[in-house]
Amino acid sequence: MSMQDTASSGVALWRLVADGIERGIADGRFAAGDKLPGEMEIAETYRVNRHTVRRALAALAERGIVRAERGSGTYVEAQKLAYPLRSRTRFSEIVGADGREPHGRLIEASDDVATRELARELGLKTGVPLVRIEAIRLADRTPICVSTTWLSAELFPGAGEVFAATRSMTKLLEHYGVRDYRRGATRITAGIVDATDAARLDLPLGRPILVVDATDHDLGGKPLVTKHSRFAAERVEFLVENG
Amino acid sequence: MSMQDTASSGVALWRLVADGIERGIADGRFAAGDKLPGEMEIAETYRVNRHTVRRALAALAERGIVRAERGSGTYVEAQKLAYPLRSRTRFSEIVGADGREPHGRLIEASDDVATRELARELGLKTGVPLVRIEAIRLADRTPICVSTTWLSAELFPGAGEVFAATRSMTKLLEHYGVRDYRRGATRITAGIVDATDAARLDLPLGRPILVVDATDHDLGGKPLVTKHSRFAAERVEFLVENG
DNA sequence: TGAAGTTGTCTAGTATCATAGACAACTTGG
DNA sequence: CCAAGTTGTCTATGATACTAGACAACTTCA
Repeated sequence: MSMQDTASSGVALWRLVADGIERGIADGRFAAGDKLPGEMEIAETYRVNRHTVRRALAALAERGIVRAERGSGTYVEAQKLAYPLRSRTRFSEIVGADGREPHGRLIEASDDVATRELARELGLKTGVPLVRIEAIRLADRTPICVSTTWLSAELFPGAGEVFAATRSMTKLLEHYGVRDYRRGATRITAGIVDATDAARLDLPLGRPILVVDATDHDLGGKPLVTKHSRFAAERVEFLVENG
Repeated sequence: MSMQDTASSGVALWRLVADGIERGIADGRFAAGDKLPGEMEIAETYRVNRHTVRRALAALAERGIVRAERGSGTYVEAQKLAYPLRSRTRFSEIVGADGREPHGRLIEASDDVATRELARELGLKTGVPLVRIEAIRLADRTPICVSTTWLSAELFPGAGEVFAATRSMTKLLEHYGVRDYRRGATRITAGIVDATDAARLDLPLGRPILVVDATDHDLGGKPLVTKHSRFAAERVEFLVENG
């Protein structure tokens, strides 16, 4: 598998090795805390120079997926954030339960108008004014997801400023007198990160993302906000309860 | 978007450009026969050197997706094989209808035993002996798909040899007295080509494939063969009739 | 016929990719 | 402590990748 005898595919060899190792971690061949095979052994299995393996491991280490210990071995860090999808999930609680510090940051708040899709989700009419909030959420200092959130501009005037101050959707809703809310139907898909989200999530290009579309309702079932979230697939795992 | 100022992702820049153009062709932004924008214009949209664009176009041209005409422009070739999914479809007929010459080649025939899945599909019991046929199908000289086919070793003794001689599943079944058959339920998924299939299909690594699982039945509804086929996604489009 | 626009080809320079070998620094287990 | 095994670092070489500029060859259209 050298670059001389094979027609180049435009994908670097070290990237193929890194992807292979990462897949091994993702599908459980290597568990968190496990010691990976030695660099020489990896080089042999992929039929590649040891330096190429080191390049791959360095890329994984920089992303916090593995950790090298000199003289001992390379170990799997990769503790994905377990993200249960229940009707009442709060990002801060999930991250806190993982022993990490949740953070939120406003990227941009702007005025928008409801497309037919958004209006349907929010129980409003097409074309009514909305507030669009682009935000990022982190666990400790690791970006977990970027979300685009839409709210009615009439029901939540000045929502952008409130979110910038509170940095929490829960607190934003409290500010407007909403004391509790539930997550409605959730749609999960997957895709490849685009350049904008890659920069925000601190992800290399070409990485997979989990895309979650959901609408939160108050206890009476009235739609409050609808969200389009993109999660770094390598940093979370969604847990769906059966039944 | 240079390689100097951006952290390298392990994916060559020309590959990103080529993928972008190919996606544009796939989703209809550029139709077959259309003239692509000039190399300079493409270079500007991707913020890349013209030579990098040429590299991307050369890769697409080598795969037969575009064709450059000096002094005039670069045009979309990309005539995907239209592959209707009806209950009675024969590869040779489909390719012939496209004005191309169908071919088949045996890669390998071997003995196998029925897993529970295979047994269920074939209406047999788990563990009964099967014949597994790995074959490739081409239109003119272009590989279209590789298929793994399983048949009962009892009902079709020596099926591997027969296929090697006839190179056609239809003729193989005729040899055992089956005069007509129908395709049953078909499952279509997508994935990324693995190294083995990439070599067989003459595809670069990282390319998408269409995976089709189907079982053929005789006119009485009795299962005959079950197939697991991997199509080069860039060379076919499946046509499903509504109703 | 001529100008504008297109692809094709050449040279050149810098950075990255991959291979190869050697040795240092460190950890682990006997 | 020692030997074996591991990661870290260094030098070196050749092939690719990307950028840059210039000009040739060709097509199209007025």
